Amino acid sequence: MTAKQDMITRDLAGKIRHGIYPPKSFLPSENELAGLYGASRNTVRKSLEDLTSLGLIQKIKGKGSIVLDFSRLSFPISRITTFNELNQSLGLKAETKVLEIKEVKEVPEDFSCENTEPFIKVKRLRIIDDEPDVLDVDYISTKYVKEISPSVAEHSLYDYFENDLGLKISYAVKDVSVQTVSEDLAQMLDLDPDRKAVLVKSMVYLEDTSLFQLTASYHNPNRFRFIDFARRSKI
Amino acid sequence: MTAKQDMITRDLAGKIRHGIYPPKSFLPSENELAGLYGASRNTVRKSLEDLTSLGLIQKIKGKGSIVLDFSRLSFPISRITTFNELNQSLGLKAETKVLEIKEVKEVPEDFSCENTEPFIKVKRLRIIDDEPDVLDVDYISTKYVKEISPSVAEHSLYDYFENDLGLKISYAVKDVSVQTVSEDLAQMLDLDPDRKAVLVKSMVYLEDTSLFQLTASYHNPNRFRFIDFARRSKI
DNA sequence: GAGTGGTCTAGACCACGTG
DNA sequence: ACGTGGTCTAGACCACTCA
Repeated sequence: MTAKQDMITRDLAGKIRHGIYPPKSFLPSENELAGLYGASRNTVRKSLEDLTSLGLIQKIKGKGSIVLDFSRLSFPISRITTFNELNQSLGLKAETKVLEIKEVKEVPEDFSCENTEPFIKVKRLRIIDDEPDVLDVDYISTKYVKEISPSVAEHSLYDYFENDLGLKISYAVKDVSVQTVSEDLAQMLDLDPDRKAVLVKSMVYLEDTSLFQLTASYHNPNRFRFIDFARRSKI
Repeated sequence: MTAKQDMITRDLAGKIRHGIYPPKSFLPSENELAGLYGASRNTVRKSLEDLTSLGLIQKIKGKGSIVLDFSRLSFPISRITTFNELNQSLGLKAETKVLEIKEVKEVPEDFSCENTEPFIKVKRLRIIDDEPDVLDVDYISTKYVKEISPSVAEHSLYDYFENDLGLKISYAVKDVSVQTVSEDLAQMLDLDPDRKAVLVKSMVYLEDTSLFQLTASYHNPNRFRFIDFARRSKI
């Protein structure tokens, strides 16, 4: 059962992305939208809030909801977005080479977190436009995932987790830094002689706050880029 | 006039940060909170939503709102947070050296955005624990800010904008990448011979969607780090 | 003054987790 | 069966923008 507010959000987001509500135009007023969708004003407002935090619109008191111009950018690290979702939205030629899948007892210490269950380690090289771009090292808790096949690893882990296993990924903490990496890794990513890579460490949690996945992503700094939409916090 | 929901949000956030509601404990239920604060359940829910998107709590259906363990981390790039706010919260010895303040007609082209008004250019070197850390180059629209004194630039631009000028900073788009910079800049930031710096370009907008500020921040990659809290988007 | 979004209320029904 | 959060409604009053 999809909530009415999510239907409205998706419908409006689609109309914004397809230019039916073009940048700098105003959406219908909250009362009009309530009428259009047969919903209460509160429900419409909830949708508009979601669009606001996605960076699709900006609400202006006394005037209305104006469509922003960032629908093309995307490329966010500050939502949980996967390699495949990214490439789909950017239309790049992407390839995944699975290097390793094996069960491990523990996770490297530099993920500062308690971990008791065994994990499945998945090591994958991401290749974009024939250039090595990212090395992903994932650790997935065996509490929730019993096995990962090479074809799943090559296709999309998240698709498998969310659609096949019904897991609800909820939130993540990401730690971004620049590191000098080993010669092996430098060669794999075709790095400059300085061997510097952008390291994104992620800890991913489910709805019930249980730790589900740890990832270390090593990006080639010459190709690394992300664009982020941020709002000034009230607090 | 502060809204009741913001009072509740701030009160709960404070109690979480001060350990009155410690990590892994549950907040009182929504109905209890409504009673405690003399507010309707909807108002309380709005507060809990804000705490959720700040990464302070996680709501679990049928159980309650559990306090997460990230209140210490902070250091987000994906909210709009200023140098001074950061250092205050981290308790570092910080210093700002103002290198240049002057009015310019235009902004460097690589900020891909229309700009007609003249801007005030402010160039500042940020020094943390006696090590040069960041070079900030700001361009502030003269439409909203007529003058910037050296003491304001040394202290806090945002404090001046928000508290003295009453400007409402609303949202920003940030573009993060790794760049090889000029020798001058490399020397200023004490970079390695590879001259790589992390460049964060920001475009900052006001509530009425007008472009207010552009910033290029060059970070020493050896000290650059940010931690980000992200939620999986429904859309 | 009419219309817009911002805040708040009181109530309803549902799905979920626990005992 | 009960309490929890999730969704939704219908109404109210306010502050703001603009003609």
